[in-house]
Amino acid sequence: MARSTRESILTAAAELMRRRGYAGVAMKDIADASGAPIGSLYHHFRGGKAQIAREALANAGAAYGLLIPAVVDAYTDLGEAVQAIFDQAADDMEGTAFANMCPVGSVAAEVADTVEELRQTAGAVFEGWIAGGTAYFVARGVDERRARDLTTAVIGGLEGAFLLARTLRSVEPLRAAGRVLAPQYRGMALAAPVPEPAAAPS
Amino acid sequence: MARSTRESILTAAAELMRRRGYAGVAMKDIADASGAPIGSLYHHFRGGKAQIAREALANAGAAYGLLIPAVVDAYTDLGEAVQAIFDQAADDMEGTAFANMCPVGSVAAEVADTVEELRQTAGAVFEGWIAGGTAYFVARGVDERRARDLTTAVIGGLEGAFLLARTLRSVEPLRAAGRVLAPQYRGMALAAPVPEPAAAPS
DNA sequence: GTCTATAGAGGGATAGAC
DNA sequence: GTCTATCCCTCTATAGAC
Repeated sequence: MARSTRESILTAAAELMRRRGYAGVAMKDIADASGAPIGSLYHHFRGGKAQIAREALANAGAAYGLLIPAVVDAYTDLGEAVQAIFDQAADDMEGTAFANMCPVGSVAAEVADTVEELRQTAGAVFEGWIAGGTAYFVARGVDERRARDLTTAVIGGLEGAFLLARTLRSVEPLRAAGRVLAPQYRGMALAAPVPEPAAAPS
Repeated sequence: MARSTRESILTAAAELMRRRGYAGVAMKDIADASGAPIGSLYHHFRGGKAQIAREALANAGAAYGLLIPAVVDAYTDLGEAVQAIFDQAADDMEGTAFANMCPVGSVAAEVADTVEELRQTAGAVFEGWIAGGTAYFVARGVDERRARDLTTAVIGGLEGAFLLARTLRSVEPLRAAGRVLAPQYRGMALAAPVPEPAAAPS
């Protein structure tokens, strides 16, 4: 769990924002959920609410960027892998009362035209996901252009399906996206996964 | 243009909310943009801000639900039609400074877990789009199950690609989604479009 | 039906004791 | 580094004159 006050604030903020977005979360809510008083929030984050959101998004973005490779690692057929990504997302969502999986999508929709600072942070996260996913598929033998389009479409497809699923309270949009996207990649072999270099412990 | 005060309020609200979401738009903003004073907003909409959003979403939802059939009407090949949907969306977005195309997606992300009343309205709009799109493709000779999955995936793909495009300020996600989704439908013929029964003028 | 003034609640942020 | 009290602003909504 989060040990320092600073970490517990970021964890609480990410958890609240993935459900309620940016404007829907008050500093008092973050204080209550993290156990820290309001003053501590401003002590650790001079930049206030926007800075907390920035760091929470960056943290969550880094963590969630590892999920697609983690799921795909187990597969040798690209079509089955794509199907698995969406099925896994559907299963997860059913276990979380249809909360968004991660705060980046929830917040990005809200701030893309209003809080330039956060738009840039969310944009950097999306770019990192696309670059990371593309590099991963290339390492497993997929052609670069195909890898980039596939990664972009999968991430966009996931975000859109999450939006429909949360709004309709049904995982059907996630399953439908998998059924539509997967077939055309069926039969395309994936090379053996390259083991991740262990990240340096902070 | 909007003639009555009531209509101009709804038009202004839809335009503001597609850019800034629900919480990001204040009643004063709607008053200023529509030209009506605050008091008139509550005179015409007893239910306050939530009622304005509800009606604005329902109006916009009905209007935007006609767009996909309108684009697809011109095509006889399903693959080309799917490509055209995403290319058209990309072209439109470039002309609007990357605003979301319609307010439903912007608002839905924000209210899915917070304002139950609006979640239901947005959900009804999405359901209407899926049902309408499915019926349209079925009328043009597509198998029912395929039509439903295709429609769901296209709508989800559009919403997700809009989110990425707005956040990254680039239409590439829309073009990539088209490039990924279209090929598998190439060669599938569409039957001649059925002319729409003219809507009764209000 | 139009418009102004204001109530009442809640937001982000700060000061300063401990 | 922790915590409380409080400031000031903005928000939704209402009252009531015109």
